[in-house]
Amino acid sequence: MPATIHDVAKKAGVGIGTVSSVLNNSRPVNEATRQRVLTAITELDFVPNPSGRRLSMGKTHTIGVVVPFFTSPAQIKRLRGVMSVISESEYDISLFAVETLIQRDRVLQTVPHRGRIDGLLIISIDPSADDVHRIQRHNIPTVLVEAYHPNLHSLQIDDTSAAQKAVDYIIELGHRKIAYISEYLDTPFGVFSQHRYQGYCRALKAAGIPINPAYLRECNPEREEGRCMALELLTLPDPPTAIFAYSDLQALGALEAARELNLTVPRDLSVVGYDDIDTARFAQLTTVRQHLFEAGMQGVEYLLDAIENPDMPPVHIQLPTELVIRQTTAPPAR
Amino acid sequence: MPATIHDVAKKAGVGIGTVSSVLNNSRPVNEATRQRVLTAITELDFVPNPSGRRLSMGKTHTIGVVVPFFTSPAQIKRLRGVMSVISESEYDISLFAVETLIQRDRVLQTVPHRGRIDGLLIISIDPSADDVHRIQRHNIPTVLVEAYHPNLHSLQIDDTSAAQKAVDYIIELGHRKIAYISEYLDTPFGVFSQHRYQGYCRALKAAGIPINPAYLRECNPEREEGRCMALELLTLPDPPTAIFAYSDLQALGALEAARELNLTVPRDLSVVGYDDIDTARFAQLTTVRQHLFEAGMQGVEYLLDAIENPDMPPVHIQLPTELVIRQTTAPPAR
DNA sequence: CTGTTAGCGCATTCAA
DNA sequence: TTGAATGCGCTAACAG
Repeated sequence: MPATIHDVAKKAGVGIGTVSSVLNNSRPVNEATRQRVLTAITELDFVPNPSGRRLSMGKTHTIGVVVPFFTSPAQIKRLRGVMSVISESEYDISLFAVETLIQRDRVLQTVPHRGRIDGLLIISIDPSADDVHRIQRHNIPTVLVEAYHPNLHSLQIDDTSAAQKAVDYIIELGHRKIAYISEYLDTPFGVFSQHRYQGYCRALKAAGIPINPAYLRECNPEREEGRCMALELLTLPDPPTAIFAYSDLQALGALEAARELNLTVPRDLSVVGYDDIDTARFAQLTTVRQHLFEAGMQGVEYLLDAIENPDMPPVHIQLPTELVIRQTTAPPAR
Repeated sequence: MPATIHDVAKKAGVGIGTVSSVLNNSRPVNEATRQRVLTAITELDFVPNPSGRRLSMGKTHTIGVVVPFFTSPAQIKRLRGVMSVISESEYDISLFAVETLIQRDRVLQTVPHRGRIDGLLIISIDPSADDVHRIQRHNIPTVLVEAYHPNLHSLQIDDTSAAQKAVDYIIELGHRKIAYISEYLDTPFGVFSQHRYQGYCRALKAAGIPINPAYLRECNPEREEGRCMALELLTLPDPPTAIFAYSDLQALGALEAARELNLTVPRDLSVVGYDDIDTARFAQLTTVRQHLFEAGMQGVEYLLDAIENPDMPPVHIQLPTELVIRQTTAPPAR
């Protein structure tokens, strides 16, 4: 039904090779015939069938992007970065949102294949040994964003020291009773939650503050769950005076909990988040800023490089973070 | 380099037709041979090349999604709805984020072609006559979400009456000086902004309140721009006592502006937003809720229907909205 | 400068 | 129940 290259050729009175040539500038074409072809293309509203082109060239012109927690503002901001450079490139993007372990495995099993994608961007998922094995066997250029494996290109922040610095700051303020609302520490997607928790522990240890297990909570990085955990924390017999959260969303939930309990922030409670999403600024939240948009951008840029240049040895980039001090932190009241 | 159906066939000692049969259950296969094929597939880590399959079947198994303002929370929420049903389907998704007019035109020109996609979901863009013409000529199943054209399936809310109800409520509260922070009224993507503005005008007219041009501002639906517009409005010689905004983001900006001016909300200023994004709840913002996630879901569901059933006459669905009253609205102070 | 042909990987006839 | 042959739309190599 749709026009093919043959239709164009016939209409322009030329062979398909010539049409292909003007389409791709792959060889010189007489200006007059070029014009004939061009008008035929316009009249037929012809667009080359990508499947045909892909099959013929052995190149898909699409890159796969695998993202968990598609819902989260932080991921969206990374994705925006991704899209901003993809839009300007000759590549299409195929988006795989994985919410469950099953999906994760299925996607990582079926997507990294030649003929399916030219490159793979994996965000916030530490690939398993099997996954990496497959990726390497199929020789798929791959970049990990906010994840790590020695054999693959990766971009990530130093979660441990970023978290440590945040907690250092809370301690400097004079707090001793500091709770941590974590992502599940054994999440199957990656190990950042452990890194951030380590940073928390290190800061406490360095200050000689014992780690109180009652001050640790694990939940999904969402506002509502953060709120519940904060409610638990703040109604403890000996409640914390500060809460550090794995994500801004959880920190926002903590702010909500404080409000419900008629606690004034930062007088009665200090709260520190992580990510610096847009809402963090609105909520005046002190938080660890990571450059999400840039991470997405750079991720694709490296990927496009890696596609051009398949034998590049793995590059591991460390992205900067900053503690952004706003209105939700202060010395403890007492 | 990657395994093909021929490799599998050779390894299993069968013909490619047999491999294809077990792959697609397209015809009965002897159980023993089936097993041989299956093990060959596993050992080779074979996954069918989608381009080959597409070319052969004349079906791409992918649907295109065109979205402007990819950054906006409202769009993301719709996209989440889209992804949630796509993930469970046999379709891949190809995402086209358009931020500029150029991109919009290019995408709408090159994407709606057989062999490229099986169906098209267009969000928040009113297609031009040309676009619709092309879509129909190429016979591409298409669903419009938050947009409208008589010839294409569409899902949308009644923007005019939703906006009118919101402003009615503000008037009932006793306000007379009601400003409106609009999206650009001549945005080339669609006409909702005009609809909402009409709703605003109608409510005012019905209450016998003259429309004050000084109380109208146009800007992009973003927080920072909303903040600037609100700042202008609130420093007017005769400032409004209530602000209605085209989007929650702009309303959030208005809240910020009020804070900067030491205005207490809702005592000194009432603010009403539109969308009910997640942050709206956090900010206790009174707003017009539309069911974004569901709109995305239903959009794809209709699209999948339309793909199965290409001759279905255009369906036009009206989605409900609700005014959610929270803490940013009250009678005017005086 | 241009027309013709082979082949990309697959599903699907048609024979056997 | 299965193998071999055809064609999907295209690019690139080949021949003129």
